[in-house]
Amino acid sequence: MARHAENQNWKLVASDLEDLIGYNLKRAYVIVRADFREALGDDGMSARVFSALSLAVEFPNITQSELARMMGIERSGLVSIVDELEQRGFLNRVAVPGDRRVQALVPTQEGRFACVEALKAVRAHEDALLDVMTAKEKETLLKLLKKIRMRGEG
Amino acid sequence: MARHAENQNWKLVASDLEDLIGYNLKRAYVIVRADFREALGDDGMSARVFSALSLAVEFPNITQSELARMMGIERSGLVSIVDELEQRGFLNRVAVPGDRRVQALVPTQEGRFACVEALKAVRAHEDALLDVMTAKEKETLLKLLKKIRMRGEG
DNA sequence: TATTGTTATACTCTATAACTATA
DNA sequence: TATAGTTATAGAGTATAACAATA
Repeated sequence: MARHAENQNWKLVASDLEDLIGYNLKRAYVIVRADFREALGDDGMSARVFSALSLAVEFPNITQSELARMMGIERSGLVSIVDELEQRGFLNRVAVPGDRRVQALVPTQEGRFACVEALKAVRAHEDALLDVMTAKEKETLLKLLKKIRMRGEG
Repeated sequence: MARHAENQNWKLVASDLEDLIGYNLKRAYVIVRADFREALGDDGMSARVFSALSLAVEFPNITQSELARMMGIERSGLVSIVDELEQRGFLNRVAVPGDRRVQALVPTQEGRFACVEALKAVRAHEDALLDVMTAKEKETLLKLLKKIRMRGEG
């Protein structure tokens, strides 16, 4: 059976995948994700660990619950991430006087340094990957992605 | 310790996550993915199953290896996807005369119908989610995402 | 030798539910 | 009752490596 099917339904489908924002978003994300991994190397931080470290550096003394909320994941999922960051010596869980339930995440000097170095590497890789785009285009892309985020993250 | 740390490293980090294309891509993708799942309901197809069906409908008689290549995943990963589509009655594995290794993927009438219906639902949801963007902006976003894809899928 | 489909296996990311210790 | 951190567990999604059948 060739493309001239009995009904015309296939016409509504043909290549319409290519017009979906979601499909293109995923395909592009997969590429940038692979680039990210290459940037930080085989024993480098994963994207989520790097994100957690970045936010912990940006907001020192943040709690795990706050950080999870900020990252859009569950509290429970953050435990292993913080475990890894602590094992790498990039931050410490520190008791907070006044509320013995919470533990503040305090980045170490080494953690701040590693964060900056990782960011440099990721930026360099991203710049190389996206050298087909102009600065203006990248800015536009960022703006549009943030528009989607604003819609979904409220 | 407040933000005026001993060194100025934090300044290079603060909120720089927000300027990375990769980070924004992922955050936006997570939102659109959740929207997709909602569009197709609890017992609906997953994104990858829907993608496979769409491509099988668009390219009838495609082989699994070709489809996997097209989707950017491994052959082995496609087996369970095609299993599910066959169980749902959306396509059939059909022997190909001339090469007994390959099995052509032939969508059923029901499969083509389901594909169109799913696409309508996904489109409607995507339109509602992205109603904060103009048609022009969506077009621009698609163009820029495809630019990244061209770079990585080249 | 190379390719197609397949199985087995493992790893990453994430969610849910329940637990503990606090509040 | 509610919250913070934790554990156990399960489910997607994907990759790698090997295999049998076929080319």
